[in-house]
Amino acid sequence: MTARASPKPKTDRGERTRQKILSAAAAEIGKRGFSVTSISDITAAAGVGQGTFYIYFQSKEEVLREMVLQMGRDLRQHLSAAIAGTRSRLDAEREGLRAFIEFVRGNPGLYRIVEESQFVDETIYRRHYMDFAATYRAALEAAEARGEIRKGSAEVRAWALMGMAVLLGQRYGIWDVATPLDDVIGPAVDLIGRGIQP
Amino acid sequence: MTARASPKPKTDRGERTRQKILSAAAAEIGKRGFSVTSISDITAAAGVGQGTFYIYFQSKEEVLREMVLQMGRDLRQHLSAAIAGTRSRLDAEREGLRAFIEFVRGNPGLYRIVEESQFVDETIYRRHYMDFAATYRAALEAAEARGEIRKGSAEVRAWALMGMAVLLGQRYGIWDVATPLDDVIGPAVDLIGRGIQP
DNA sequence: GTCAAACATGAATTGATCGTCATATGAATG
DNA sequence: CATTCATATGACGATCAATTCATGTTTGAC
Repeated sequence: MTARASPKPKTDRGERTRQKILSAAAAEIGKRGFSVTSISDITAAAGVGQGTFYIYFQSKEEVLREMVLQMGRDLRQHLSAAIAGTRSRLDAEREGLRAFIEFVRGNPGLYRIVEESQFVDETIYRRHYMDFAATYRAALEAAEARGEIRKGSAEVRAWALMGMAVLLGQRYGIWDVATPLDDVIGPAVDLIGRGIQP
Repeated sequence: MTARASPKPKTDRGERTRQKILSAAAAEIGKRGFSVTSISDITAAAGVGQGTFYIYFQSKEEVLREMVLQMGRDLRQHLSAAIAGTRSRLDAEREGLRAFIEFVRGNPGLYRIVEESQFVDETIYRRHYMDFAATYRAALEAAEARGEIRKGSAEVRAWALMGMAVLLGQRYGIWDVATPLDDVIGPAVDLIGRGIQP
């Protein structure tokens, strides 16, 4: 749709201003939503002039793209750290799910931004999920090769398991932050590990 | 937020006009998205004057609410019909999942509208999911009581299974409509029934 | 300390949508 | 065929957000 991104700042001051705008945008959009947040809301929250926005970004959409990428990196790192010490695929599922819901509880705004990006720039949203799916799929295939899990389509499983995490994240990470996570993780991991059949 | 809904039409002509607007809104919003669709886009597509919109609706948001409710009814009916003849909980899962992805494939616009409603009127979106979760949960509890499935939190399971369906619906109902459904349903139902462990 | 490039500003311009309203038409009643 | 209520219209004024730009300030190299 749009052309190339804006050029990077060339001085420290510029970099700082750019970051102020990005932080303010994340806070405002995360709180109130993308479409209702105006550029002047963002610049006001950042404490800069209206025109300053256009020195660093071409549009609100460009800011959103950057935030989705950022959130992908943050989440990836959070999940990697959580899974690092695990000894089996099921343990990885357990710790990954816990870390994901914790991340959502800790960053409800970021989570919301990613979901809303679907309706602003589907390409970036899709890539976000595709990237996670590819990683997830590779992990499942490796576990299958090690004989840790039964044979089965890693692609379908990856999307199914991501879907579980996403909706549980919505339900227990945003709508209800009172339920102890163990009450959620336990039954969910049991479902992942052994299914519902007797 | 807003007060009461607009009064219902009192004549056949009025009812027909209202429906024309609703259909046009579903088509336009489903295709291009809620926030970028203007009321004049809707009235133009419906073939009525701008002011006519306000005879039947107070705002675009009110139209969206109505569409989400409508889609909930449609989907519920579609799923009920699909599950009707099944003989076990796992069969119900299989046919329910198949019916859901089929519904998404057949009504991508409606599906999109529901997801976008989250960012327009969270109350209606949340109710949509809560209602489905309550039904799902009841079905799982009944199956557990019959001894058809292992014991486990029906609430967590319901949300986990809905999440699976939603993301698989996105992946195989909207982004990729070429993969045969059986290639998806099989692995997914295997996961639901027996999990990933050997 | 001078100078050029980078950065910052916010008022003004531009463009678009919302929602209203005065007016007109359709349909049903007696 | 007259009356009345419901429905329909689309131009218009009010509002609001996006983007530009002429002008001013800061930075850092030399």
